[in-house]
Amino acid sequence: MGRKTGSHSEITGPRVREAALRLIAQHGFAAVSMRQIAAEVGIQAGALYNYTPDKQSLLFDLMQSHMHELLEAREASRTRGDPLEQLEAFVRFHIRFHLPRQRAVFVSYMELRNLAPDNFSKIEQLRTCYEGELQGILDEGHRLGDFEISDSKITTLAIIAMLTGICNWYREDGRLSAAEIEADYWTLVRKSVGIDAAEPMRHRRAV
Amino acid sequence: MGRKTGSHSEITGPRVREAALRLIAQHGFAAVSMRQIAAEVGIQAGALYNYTPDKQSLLFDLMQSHMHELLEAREASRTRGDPLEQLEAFVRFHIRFHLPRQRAVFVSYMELRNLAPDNFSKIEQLRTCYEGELQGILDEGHRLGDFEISDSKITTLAIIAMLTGICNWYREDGRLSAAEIEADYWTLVRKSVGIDAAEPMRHRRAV
DNA sequence: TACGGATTTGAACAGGTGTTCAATTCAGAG
DNA sequence: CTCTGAATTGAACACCTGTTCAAATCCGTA
Repeated sequence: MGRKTGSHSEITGPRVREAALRLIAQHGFAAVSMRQIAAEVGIQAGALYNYTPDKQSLLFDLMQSHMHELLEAREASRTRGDPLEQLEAFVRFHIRFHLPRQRAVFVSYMELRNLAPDNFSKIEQLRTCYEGELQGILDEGHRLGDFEISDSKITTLAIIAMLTGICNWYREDGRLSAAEIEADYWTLVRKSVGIDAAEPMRHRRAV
Repeated sequence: MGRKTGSHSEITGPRVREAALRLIAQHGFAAVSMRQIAAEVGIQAGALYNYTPDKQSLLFDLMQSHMHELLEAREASRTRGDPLEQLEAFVRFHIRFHLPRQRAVFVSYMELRNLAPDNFSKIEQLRTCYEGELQGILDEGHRLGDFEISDSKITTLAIIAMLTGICNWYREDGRLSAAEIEADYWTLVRKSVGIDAAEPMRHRRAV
């Protein structure tokens, strides 16, 4: 017993987070034990506590990192342009960011209820912040008469649910490439907020 | 100890399922113990085994019941009509069925990974069956030229994800009534499959 | 080569897990 | 009122849970 040869926190730390993300995505937070995570990394359970104060913080850190990465990537990929261009950029960004991160997305959505109240609030706030990006585009598009939208909040949630749902079935070796999926979903979104010849709508203000 | 006064399986049985559904929706299957469920019902853990052979079967029964109810209700609400009418009927049915069942929906989506492989296959099959209802409408609408759809499988998944997502935020005392939500989502769906003046699409056949 | 800090072990803690079952009590039919 | 079967208890089983910590070992520096 004692320190193992070749052990370094810069190596073990990321491996702990990767193992935790993988196992939690697969079995769920509550179903995964610290001993399982440790075994995956090849250490004893006690050593995990060099990398997280407790199990709850481990989950929170994974989710917070994911949300921060998301917001930073969105920030970096912001573009100028009319609302339609911005909407397209948002849709394509969302898909490109989420598809390679299916496990993190899974965990960030499914394990919300396993967060302590304080941690839940923080994650929820980050999520709201991201949704605000899309809602801002929709509002602006509606203001300029480019979009036809009955309720920008509902439309925001509908679009995000639709896009994020891709993570539940996409497989890298599946029938469709990421580019095809991107194109199809952009078409769906574009049409759903487009000017509708069939039946004009009236706008409802958010309360 | 011994049998309690007023105890009947027709009463306790449903109470067990209700308690289990509520607790699992709130905390997750793995995080809920048989003793917690029993306490919720007001009995000892051992008595639960009069109503389920084991914890896994309890989860599976909840999910299977939900899916069977869904398919039966859909069957009963089928209507004749052109694809657009049938699509509207499906969208409105989906929302009306799911909104009062948020907990069951939650459990049926989140706890899939806690099902034993055999049970998972059965639930997945029921889900596929339900998705087939929508895909059938979309295919028929495309065949008749009523809808403009690039990929009926993708469009099916997109629409269902969008609609089911409502369960994640809808509250009975919220800003919007179920009827308003129904109207808004129907508009979104109708436009997304409608003939698109802005940019014609080409159809891709499923493989 | 010697030393201090980083890293891990392995045992221990108090409590919780799903499940079983003999004993017990109640409900309802005859 | 009796008797059978349904319903429940409460204890027990073997095992797993998150977390702590002294002891042991290794790494990098001096």
